[in-house]
Amino acid sequence: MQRKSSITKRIQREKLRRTDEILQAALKVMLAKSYTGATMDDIAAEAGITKPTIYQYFKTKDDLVVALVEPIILTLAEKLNAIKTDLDSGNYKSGKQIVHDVYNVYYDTFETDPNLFKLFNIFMQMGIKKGQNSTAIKKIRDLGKKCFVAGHTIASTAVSKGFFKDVDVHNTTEFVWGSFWGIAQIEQNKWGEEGISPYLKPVLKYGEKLLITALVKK
Amino acid sequence: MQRKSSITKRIQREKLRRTDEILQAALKVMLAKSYTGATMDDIAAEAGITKPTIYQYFKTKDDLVVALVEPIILTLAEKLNAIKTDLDSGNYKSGKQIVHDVYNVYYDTFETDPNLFKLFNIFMQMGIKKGQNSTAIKKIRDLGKKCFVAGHTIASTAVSKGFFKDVDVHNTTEFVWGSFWGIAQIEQNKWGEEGISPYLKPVLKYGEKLLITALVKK
DNA sequence: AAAATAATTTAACTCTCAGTAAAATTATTT
DNA sequence: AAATAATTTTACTGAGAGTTAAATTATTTT
Repeated sequence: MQRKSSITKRIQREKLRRTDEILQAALKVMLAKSYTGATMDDIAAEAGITKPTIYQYFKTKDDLVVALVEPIILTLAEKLNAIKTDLDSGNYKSGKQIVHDVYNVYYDTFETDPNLFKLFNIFMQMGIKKGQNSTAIKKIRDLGKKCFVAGHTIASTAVSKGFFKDVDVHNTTEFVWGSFWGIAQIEQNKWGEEGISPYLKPVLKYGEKLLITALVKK
Repeated sequence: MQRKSSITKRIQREKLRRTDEILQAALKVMLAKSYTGATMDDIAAEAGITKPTIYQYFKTKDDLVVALVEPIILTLAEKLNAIKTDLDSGNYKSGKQIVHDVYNVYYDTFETDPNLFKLFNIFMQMGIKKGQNSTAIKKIRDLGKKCFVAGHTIASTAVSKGFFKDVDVHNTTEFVWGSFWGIAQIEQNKWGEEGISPYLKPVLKYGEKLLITALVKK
């Protein structure tokens, strides 16, 4: 019995390893060829297996992308929630610091893993493709909502604590997230394939300053 | 000879009419089913012809989308250039008015033709799909650049004329366009298929106010 | 006005890719 | 060692973008 359970564990480990191998391969191929350009056969070849094996682990190509993007957005939401916790326990001394940290969460996540750029774009691409069907898209929308809620809570608390001017919280949240998202998009688009646009960070830094000027109570 | 040229004209008119019929059909089908969902056969059926006829008028599906989006972005660039001309001839009395008009160009264009929402998204979708190949994407990038240049010129003049604070012009331009773009994207994405998000306009209005606070010299 | 020619449109393909079914292989249990 | 279960692969299907060559329609020439 003890032996049996250890074998079960090994099997599960193997399964996870295989899943991970597929994800790594998918990441590599998709970054090189983008979503539409990366065929399931390409990904399988990169992973040293064949296509149907992938379908053993992921129901559709979309699910594969979601599995790739999910942890990154989740991390983002967690980091935002951490700020919220800090804010609640009175660890912030200024509104400026709050804006700075929120913006930092965004561009840190992106800078740490530049792949996020492309993956985010890919996720966008999917969101448009089909009607609202597809669990993959619903999953991504939910993750997006998580981030939005976290941002909303931060802004709301910052206003009630007197760090921010008495702004509309919903609009503020939308604007911060939207501006970040849009800038990332257009920079990525202008810069094309290779690497990160050198303008991304300056523009975001600039946006941060702009928001501080407009938002923070002096 | 006079007769011949009038016949030639009629032929060209017919050709234009057919081109237009195809574009109308493509617009209708793509708005209903989005880019990937709309097949060339669908579009042909909607136009009352068959697929190869479309290929007589458009080289690829991408070219078809570009033909759809092109006039709208072009109009946007023209409207921005009009502001620039006004600014040059001293028709503006305040920086606030400039920001207002620029933002207005954006959401007016979008509000006048809600289809723009989806088409813009579709264009985005294409930009990501392939490597830099494809003349379609180059064309769209050029159009985007036109808008950027117009915005840049406006900001630059506004600074030198003392309407705006001494901000970084490049960053300002990127930020304005990026925030507009990103907000439009996320609203569209959250709202899904049917119509325009009721939040879009308020969020953009809010962004405008925010920018005025941060940008305009008092 | 009829035949010849040119342009347009279409039926019937090809090719690529996501996804699947069933056979073959490998691992596990009896 | 045989039987059974799980995994992987070979060989498909189906859908959609784009093409080819034949059929149709319009235009020009005689």
